[in-house]
Amino acid sequence: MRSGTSGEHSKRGQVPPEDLTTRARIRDTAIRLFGRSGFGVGVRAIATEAGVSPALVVHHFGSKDGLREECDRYVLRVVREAKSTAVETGASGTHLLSNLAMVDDYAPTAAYIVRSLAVGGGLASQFFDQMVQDAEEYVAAGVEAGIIPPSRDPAARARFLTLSGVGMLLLEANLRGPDVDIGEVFRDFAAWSTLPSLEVYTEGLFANRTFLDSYLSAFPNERDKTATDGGGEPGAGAG
Amino acid sequence: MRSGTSGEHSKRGQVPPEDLTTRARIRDTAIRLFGRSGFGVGVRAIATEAGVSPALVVHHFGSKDGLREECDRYVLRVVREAKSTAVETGASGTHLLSNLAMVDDYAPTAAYIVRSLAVGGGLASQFFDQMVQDAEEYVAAGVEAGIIPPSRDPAARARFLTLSGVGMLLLEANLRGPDVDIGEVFRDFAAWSTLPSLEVYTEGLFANRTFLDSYLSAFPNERDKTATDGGGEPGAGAG
DNA sequence: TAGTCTACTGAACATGCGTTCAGGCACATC
DNA sequence: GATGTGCCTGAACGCATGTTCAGTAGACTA
Repeated sequence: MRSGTSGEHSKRGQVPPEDLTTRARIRDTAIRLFGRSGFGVGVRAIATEAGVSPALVVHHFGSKDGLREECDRYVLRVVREAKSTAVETGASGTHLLSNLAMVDDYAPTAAYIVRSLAVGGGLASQFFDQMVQDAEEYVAAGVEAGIIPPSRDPAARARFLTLSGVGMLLLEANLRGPDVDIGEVFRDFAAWSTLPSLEVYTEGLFANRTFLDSYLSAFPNERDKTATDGGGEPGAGAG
Repeated sequence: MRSGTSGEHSKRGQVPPEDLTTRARIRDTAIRLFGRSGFGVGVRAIATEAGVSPALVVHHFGSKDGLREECDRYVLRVVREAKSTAVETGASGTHLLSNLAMVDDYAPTAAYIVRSLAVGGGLASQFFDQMVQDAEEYVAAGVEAGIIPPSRDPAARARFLTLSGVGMLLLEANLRGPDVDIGEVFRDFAAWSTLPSLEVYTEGLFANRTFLDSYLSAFPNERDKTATDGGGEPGAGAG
């Protein structure tokens, strides 16, 4: 499951830390510490871990916020690159984040993203919107391939699914405590949640169409009104 | 949808703040501010808002952590009481939290819980486990009533559903920014997510049983091996 | 060689935090 | 009236934080 030192994609892992620019080393250290313990970690801790003085950090990045912004930009860039290389494997949305966390080289990046989602802000929204869009395209492809039933509101369904996947992960990580190994969370979660998720996603959670139909009769939908594709009739919900 | 000043259950809302013990007033203020802005709010802010000196806060609660623990205990007690009064209405799990957030008197409590889930710790785990257990009983009742299909692992499915519901809410709140009206998040979320959730939960997300069956053939399950209740045959996944 | 620029440091500064402490005030008890 | 006994406050303490600043070391340029 976990690859790590292999692969063409991990240019980063091949560069020993002492060969990096001091600036890059500080940035990488910050991403690692932010990801491990949240954005509360101090400039002194980052500086010490990177083997420099606290003053040098602000010399390079202006302030702690400046460092944070640089980390955001870098993480977003790394994810974009990882996504473009992984596009042929079919990874998307939550799966992309999951893959990131599994590959050891990218684990700090994934941890940083999860921390970012836990506090909100610029990168969080940006990253989440990107995942929703990916999910929408991915699900649309599944619909076209016939393995996913069409939705009355594809955008809402994509957002729902993304929010569910990422939210579950976020909560699972939060419940573990302040210092979590995000990769471990991903692995554990994938292990126990596969069966229930497959059950819910193939057999559904409701044995009949009562709830959906009564909702649709209250808030009629174009697809069900015109019945273009022979879907279930709206009708009054039976109870 | 939002009730507020009505109802037998809201003993709290009927007591004007000036009639409360100073200790209780500090506790309520802390819950409100913690819920609104997270646990980063200072003792000075809480004291000022409650109309007392910072020193009095630690006089009553020993320390900020002491205050936090008292808030946790109180919130847990309020939720238990609310649950016991709402048990006949059939509210449970996420629905309980949702109902809490909708009723204006309980909104600070719900907000506090969400903040608590966002940082982890004692109350978070306790509250979440309680929700999972509620969900398990609730879903079991649904299965018995025939409106929910049985699961191969009811405990895992209950945890999955709870994690999804609460996680979605948590992430939605996080994405809104640092100071959110949790009640508003609940209302907005309920508005747009009803259709996609009903779709996914009644029609599923997969048009056929391929994924589930291939998983079950790789990790056989007792129910599907013995076929006690005439469920789908495991068989090799078709593709 | 002198000048300049960049990377970098140690020490100090300002600020906000949780917390402590000496004491004031009201009220009950003897 | 004297003596506690809780509730409560203003001011200060200790600490950690982000940030500033004067100054050093080395490399590159004129």
